[in-house]
Amino acid sequence: MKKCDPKDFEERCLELLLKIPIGKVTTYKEIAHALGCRGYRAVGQSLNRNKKLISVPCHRVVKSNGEVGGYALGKNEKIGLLLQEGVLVDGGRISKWPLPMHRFSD
DNA sequence: GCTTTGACACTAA
DNA sequence: CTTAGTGCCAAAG
Repeated sequence: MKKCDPKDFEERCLELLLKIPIGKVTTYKEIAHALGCRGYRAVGQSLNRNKKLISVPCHRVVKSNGEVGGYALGKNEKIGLLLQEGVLVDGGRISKWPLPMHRFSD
């Protein structure tokens, strides 16, 4: 089982996020899976380090259980952005279920 | 090169 | 529903 290249890892995460259409969200698990590894945490770590908030829609990444998860600027800000994207969020939780999770088919 | 940290995931009770 | 415990990967110290 080939491990993901450290250099590519961060770039992979950002690139995948760019693929997420507005109004949809993805989970750290899906991203990690798309990268071919289970480093759910490493994904968030890369985003937190990059935090290219405008260059990359990091706010579209949520937890697998439906919580919005965290955000470098604050979860409240993350929720606000999701609402602007059209994703209904309530009490730090995605109002809709199942999540409008975007699949990285390609 | 090992230890700690972190925007997580999953199972059991 | 909540709490506790374990596993996961990469970056930073």
